[in-house]
Amino acid sequence: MTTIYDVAKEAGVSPMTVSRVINGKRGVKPETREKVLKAIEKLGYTPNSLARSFVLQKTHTIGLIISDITNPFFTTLARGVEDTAMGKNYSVILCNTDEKPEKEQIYLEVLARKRIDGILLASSTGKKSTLKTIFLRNIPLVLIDRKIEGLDNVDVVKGDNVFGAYLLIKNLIDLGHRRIGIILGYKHISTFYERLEGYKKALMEANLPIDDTLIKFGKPSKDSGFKLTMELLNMPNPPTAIFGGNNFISIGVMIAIRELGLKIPDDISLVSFDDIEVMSQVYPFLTVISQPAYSMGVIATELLIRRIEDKDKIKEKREIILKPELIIRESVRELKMVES
Amino acid sequence: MTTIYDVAKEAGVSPMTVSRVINGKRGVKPETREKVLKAIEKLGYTPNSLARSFVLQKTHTIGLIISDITNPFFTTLARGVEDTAMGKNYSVILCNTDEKPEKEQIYLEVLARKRIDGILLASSTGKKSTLKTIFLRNIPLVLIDRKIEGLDNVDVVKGDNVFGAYLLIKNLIDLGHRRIGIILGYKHISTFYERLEGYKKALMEANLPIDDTLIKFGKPSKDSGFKLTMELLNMPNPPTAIFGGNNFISIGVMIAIRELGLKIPDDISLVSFDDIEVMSQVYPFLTVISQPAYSMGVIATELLIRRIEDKDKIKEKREIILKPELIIRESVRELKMVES
DNA sequence: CTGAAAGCGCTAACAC
DNA sequence: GTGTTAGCGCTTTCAG
Repeated sequence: MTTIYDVAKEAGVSPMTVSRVINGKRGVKPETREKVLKAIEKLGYTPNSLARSFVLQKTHTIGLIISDITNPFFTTLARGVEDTAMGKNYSVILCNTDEKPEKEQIYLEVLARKRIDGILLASSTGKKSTLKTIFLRNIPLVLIDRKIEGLDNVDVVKGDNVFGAYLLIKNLIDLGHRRIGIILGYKHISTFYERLEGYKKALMEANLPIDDTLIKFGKPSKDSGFKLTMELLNMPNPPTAIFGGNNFISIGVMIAIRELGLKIPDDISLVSFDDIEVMSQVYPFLTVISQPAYSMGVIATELLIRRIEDKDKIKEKREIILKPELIIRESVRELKMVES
Repeated sequence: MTTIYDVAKEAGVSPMTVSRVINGKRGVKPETREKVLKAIEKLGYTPNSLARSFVLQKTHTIGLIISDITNPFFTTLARGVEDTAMGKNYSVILCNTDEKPEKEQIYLEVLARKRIDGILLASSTGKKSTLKTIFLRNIPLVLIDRKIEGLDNVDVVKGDNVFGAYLLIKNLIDLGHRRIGIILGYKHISTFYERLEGYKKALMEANLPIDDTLIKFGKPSKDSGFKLTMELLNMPNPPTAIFGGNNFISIGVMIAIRELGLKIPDDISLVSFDDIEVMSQVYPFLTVISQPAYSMGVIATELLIRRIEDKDKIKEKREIILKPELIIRESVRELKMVES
């Protein structure tokens, strides 16, 4: 393989000069630069960034760990990360954990070994023990979308789940709903327990009772949403409205409702945390909380890179909370005076 | 940073022994291995795969270049790639080109510099000139989903676009449609010109004329699909059916149709290449060609890794064509005897 | 079963 | 403006 030495010999200069040319450092005579460039071209030389990273102890690569590459929320976020990283000359290694803690663990280890410069993590473990290696090695870390319980000395960029859920439920209550089912993903993931918190907050504020049988935890998937909706709607005293805990869950809810021969919003109302991309474009009828996923990716990446390059004046860890947007459409029916 | 030397010192052995332990090589006395393991644990040592890759000239990493990370087709494919790669102990660097040739060029260069072991490419250039560096360096390459014109000595794993489009159009013709509009993405991308080929084939077989005003090229996006549908339906003699060239285009078509106050299939029929995930689950009404995206990822990755590890008996380049599936639903209306 | 020496390709730090 | 030296952390080869 052609190395910097081959180029040096060809150009009749020292390897160091070649290095300078490659890296666009100043202090090389134009004619010398020309000679080197010509040699590079002639030999078809491609710099070895492995070697470079090795000596510089800097890979110019960040790792992005998400829990579901199939989810538009995360891919939109990933685009924000990618665009920003590329703009600052960083590469991104995208890792998909499929919500499996073991995969997250493996990726964290792999990334640490690869000596990436920093990590963006949407954790599917929700536990800090997974991060042992990262802390040990002092790898810059920014949590994204999901925070980790009991971990406060780490940067976080996330949505306001409590407030978003609160808005959604308040809207339902204002329209007369009293029994509202909520279908969530994993109990240990912050997005979900925070959304539950917002749900409870809205109910309590309206002096409505919190009925545990209306609260369902499962997986953040279509199938789980489907199954739990069936459970809710087969109760003796079913809810008049359902809150889908994320986009995929809401899809499952919709399928279940259709399968039961019911109509939204005539028979049952539905609100969702996270918009359902395609649906909202073709049939914009679902009332949702929409989060700025792309911006979330951009902001987290900017923060991470500032940390990596130590350009951040503020040393304290930051928690950046992005405001969600309530989009009212037509999936909620107004209920007339229902006994409470 | 802790190195293999620190561990060696701590354990009272040579670096070489530590290396053997880390890599699970046999020929180390169990007690020695224990000592080393203990030292690793104590010092919190994480092997540096940068250094390892550097000497081994092998990164155990492959690059996956796709044109739209937002498209479920590609993310599903990416999952297939990822799962397979991880199973064989390879990491994946996912690169999103946004259909921009410049980005593809940059990524190719970055990946070559990073000395990744192989590349999976869904090209958005459609030109082989972009691949100069790759060929020069003899980096194993597998084209995925899209082939490149005039490039025959490279492995390809793709769907049968001609046949898929043919099936879709034949179905329309059989149901009485004579004027069928087709909305495609870029002209220079194989998926699209092949789908056009299938379209023409079906028409010719039925002795129907090919009307160029019914053939629209644009971008593989919702907005482009929308715009071109408007053009088609505002023609003096509009088509009775539209063929959406990919999932995103078809979404645009649907929006345009709705915006014109028309109904599918009553006023206009629609078929799509690629299913529209969410829609098909919630409202399964669109007749589509569905491709095995996940399998495509799996197969391409297996092929690539076999090439990398040179385990492939067959030296000739392969073109693997995956069969698409026609899913007939309710977006096509049967037309009674229309004059041809 | 274990170790010593050399080198992978590059750059920082210092000479000239 | 340019070159020399040394070393980043690891593994291969060969000796013991």
